Amino acid sequence: MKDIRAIRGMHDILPRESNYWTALENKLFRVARQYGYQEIRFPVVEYAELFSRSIGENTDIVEKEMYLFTDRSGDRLALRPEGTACCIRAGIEHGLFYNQIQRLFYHGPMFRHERPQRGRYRQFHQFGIEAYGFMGPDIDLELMLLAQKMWQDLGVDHEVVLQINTLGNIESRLKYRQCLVEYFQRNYDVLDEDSQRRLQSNPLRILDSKNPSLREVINAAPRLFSYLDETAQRHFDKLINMLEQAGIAYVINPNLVRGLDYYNLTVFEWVIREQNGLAQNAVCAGGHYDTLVADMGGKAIPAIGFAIGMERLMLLVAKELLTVKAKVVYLVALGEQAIVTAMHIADRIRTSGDTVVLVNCNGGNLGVQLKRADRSEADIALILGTEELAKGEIMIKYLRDDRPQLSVKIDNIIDFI
RNA sequence: GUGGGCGUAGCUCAAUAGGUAGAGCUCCAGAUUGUGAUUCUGGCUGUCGUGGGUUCGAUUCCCAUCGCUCACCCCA
Repeated sequence: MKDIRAIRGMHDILPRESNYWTALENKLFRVARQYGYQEIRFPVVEYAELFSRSIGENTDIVEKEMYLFTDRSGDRLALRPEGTACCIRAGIEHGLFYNQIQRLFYHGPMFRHERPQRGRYRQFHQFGIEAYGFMGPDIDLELMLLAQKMWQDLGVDHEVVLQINTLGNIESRLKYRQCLVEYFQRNYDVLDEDSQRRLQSNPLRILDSKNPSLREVINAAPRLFSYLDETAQRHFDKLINMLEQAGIAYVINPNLVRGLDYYNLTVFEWVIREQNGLAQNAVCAGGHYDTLVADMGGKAIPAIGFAIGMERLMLLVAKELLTVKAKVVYLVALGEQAIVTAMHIADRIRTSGDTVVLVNCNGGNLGVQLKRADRSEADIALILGTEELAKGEIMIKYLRDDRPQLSVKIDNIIDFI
């Protein structure tokens, strides 16, 4: 039989790595909670229509990247490719947005059937922030400060840089889009194959092209700025002003266009400063989606949020610094009499603090057990043999320093850990 | 979806201008029968990704296929 392997682009997170993940998640959760954001959890599977309606029928995500299937009752379902649509669905369903403001965060696996590469996987993990019922631009600032706080806590604030742009409202964007299409059609021959295709699917994305030979034609293209209405202009100006005052470094990138259809007004990305050969440079991205809640059948309420690509963030952080090593005690038990007593002692030590206590299993002589103790990276070995047991004592051996080993009464062991 | 690179032991990687493979780490045992981490000695492990072709003979050459990986597309 052929070996069963993990599905392409989906990865196991093994013990050492899983410690880093838990630590990273906890750091993000902590900052989010300090800003008053509360966790929301929603299913991994939703009706496929949820995503085609919110993300946009003609986006790559919906057209060719969703994991779609029909369940046993004939419903068209999808593995969630992102969290915002799910969050809004859950919020509407439970009345969270009815004359209320909400500050929410979520995290978990997302699924997109893309060709995997560094920093991009088919099952990947996002941490997302969502704020509902806030017009901005003050909430825009809050989210950027929140993100910056996360980078600081993780020690990666010098690795990323904030890029912002505004997409205006939907009408002005449509007007702009039309002009842009006309402009690029006049320069059709200059465009590469990808951009010629984008002209049909998502013309704004041409502005974001990586092809250097298109730089000239892109730079000469009409700017969305000149199509902004007064509200959008004022929103953006205020935000810029507040960013200046708050001392957040940013770069205005007029070519920054998000891939999902639902964005309006402010959009932003935190991108990796030094690429280090990594093609995927956006580690966190988001923006306003002020019409989305209403579009999905809720009461009209403004919204803004961002999502962090956890795998990409993990590439930036110094993993070793994420975790604090707990004190580890290895309990050596010699003989059948000793093992039950050892388990009992171990439990007392665990109850008294955060110590990790490993009890030797699989037998073995003293040498073997001490070797295992060493391999387990334990700080202390406790030796419970027949001699100690007879005296009601236990031997303490320090494995990482020169303190001499000593024998103490079992009842007093906790004082020595 | 398109293109490049790579598939050899649990891990990291050698080798063979075609003659069925080795090192380090890990693991196990002993030197050291109640004292680990150092040192020394010995030992275990491979359908050389899979299928086919050429050949007396293929891990090596050719074709296909699968997998991994990187880049493009797209995106977090």
